[in-house]
Amino acid sequence: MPPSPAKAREIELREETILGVARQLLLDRGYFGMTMDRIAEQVDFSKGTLYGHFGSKEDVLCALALESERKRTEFFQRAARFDGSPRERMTAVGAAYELYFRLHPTYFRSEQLIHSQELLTKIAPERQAEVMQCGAKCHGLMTAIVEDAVRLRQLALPRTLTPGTLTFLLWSLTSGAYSNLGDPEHLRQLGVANPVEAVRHACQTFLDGLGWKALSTQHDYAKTVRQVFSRCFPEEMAEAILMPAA
Amino acid sequence: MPPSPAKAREIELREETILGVARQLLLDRGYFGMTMDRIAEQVDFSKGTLYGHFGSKEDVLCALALESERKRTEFFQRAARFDGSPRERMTAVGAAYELYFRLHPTYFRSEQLIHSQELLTKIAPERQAEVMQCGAKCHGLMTAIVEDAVRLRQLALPRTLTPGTLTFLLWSLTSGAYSNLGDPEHLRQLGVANPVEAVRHACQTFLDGLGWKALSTQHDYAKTVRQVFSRCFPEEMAEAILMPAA
DNA sequence: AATTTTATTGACGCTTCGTCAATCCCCGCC
DNA sequence: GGCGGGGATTGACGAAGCGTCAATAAAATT
Repeated sequence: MPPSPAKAREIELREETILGVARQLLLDRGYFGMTMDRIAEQVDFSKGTLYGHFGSKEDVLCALALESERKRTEFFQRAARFDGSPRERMTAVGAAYELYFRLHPTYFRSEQLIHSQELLTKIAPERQAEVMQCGAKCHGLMTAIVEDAVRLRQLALPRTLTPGTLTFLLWSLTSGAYSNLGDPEHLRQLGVANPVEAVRHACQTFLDGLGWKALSTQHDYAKTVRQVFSRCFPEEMAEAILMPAA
Repeated sequence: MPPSPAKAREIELREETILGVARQLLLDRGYFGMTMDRIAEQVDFSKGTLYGHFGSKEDVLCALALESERKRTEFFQRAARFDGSPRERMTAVGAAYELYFRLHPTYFRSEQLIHSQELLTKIAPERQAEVMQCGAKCHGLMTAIVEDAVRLRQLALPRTLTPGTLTFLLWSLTSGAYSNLGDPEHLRQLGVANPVEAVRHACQTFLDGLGWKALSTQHDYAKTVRQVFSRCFPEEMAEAILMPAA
């Protein structure tokens, strides 16, 4: 009575198919346009089977978010391994976030949806937990870099500022800015020409304000970013160049 | 056949009633719990009449967001009039945002919903435009403060950083952090004890990094914040003290 | 080949949004 | 007071989506 391995494999693969279709629908038609019936229609099996894999529409969305979180976590890990000072490594993580955002806007979108809405109710708990873990992992990666800098006496944190809090702030600035991007034309009217670059600068300025050495007056962090791109993300950069203009 | 003034007044007032009920539902039961039928049930007239005032559920939500934006704009205006240096006035605006966030979490929530989701499709255009205007107004208030500082030579912006962009960054940091608050217990596990205070410090550190005078080493901006609260928002502070613990 | 176990289906129940023909009510007029 | 008319109000209804489950098909076992 155990199902044959071939069948089992097919069932595994189906999950990917579903998520692929769902992601495209989310991109093209938004949250409300991504209906379970439409997904079922585009994969070649029925809604009932769909619900065998995912307990609810929100569960599908959460699975998408989880893929996203995993991708981002992978990007962060690669960046955090950059060979350089803690501040360079933190810069590398920022570059990774930027690249992730540019290459995978759909991923970023599904993350946002999961976090912004109260969709967390009808979700498989283990999936929810895994999403949280990814977030915690990314946070931990960055916090470890801060702690390295403190250990090396390149950064002296004020008493009220914990490493975790500093991470929270950098994270908030970046994700907040990316969330606010919306319509580029509207931004231009507000006098914001290049928000992504602005975020890079703002992070550096903030770290300068904290006195995290080497200060950006003493080190060319723009160069670090270029190095991170070419060393940690060579393939992704090639991909980025070929992408349609953002 | 022109409707009697009494009737007309009643109709006007109804709009407020609807929004009050809607806001409470949004707070208690979330976006999906706020159904048109429930709203109709709690006000004492029917769904049809409801749809005479608001074209769709999203339109109701947008009206809520508009109230919020107006409230925030008013807070910002009062703060921007604070009697002090440009940097003190910018600090005042930050304090106003903080107060707004603390006093009106529901308001903040409806704003977020409007901006985060693709709810903008089925909305009365004039309402949508008004929301945008409020946003632009707040942005303009802050940008004007930056420009004052530049004019007074208390701030020298790098060539690539426009006043509008600086506003965008401060805004992103603050709103991004507030959006990420979510569960305080979870934050504590990440080593974030007092996020709101952390945001205040981060803004100051960022401005220090830009060299906006007077630097926070030369001036006590915590004192400025206290002054702003007591001078610009005396009544709201009394209210805040009486509020249930956040 | 028969039987049991598992996988799949899509019609169905339920909820919600938004509409609209029928109804009500208020007002001036006879 | 009774009547007529026009805007205001209603709630039943159609459409669409989510999630279920009895019925059916497929696969595995004997």
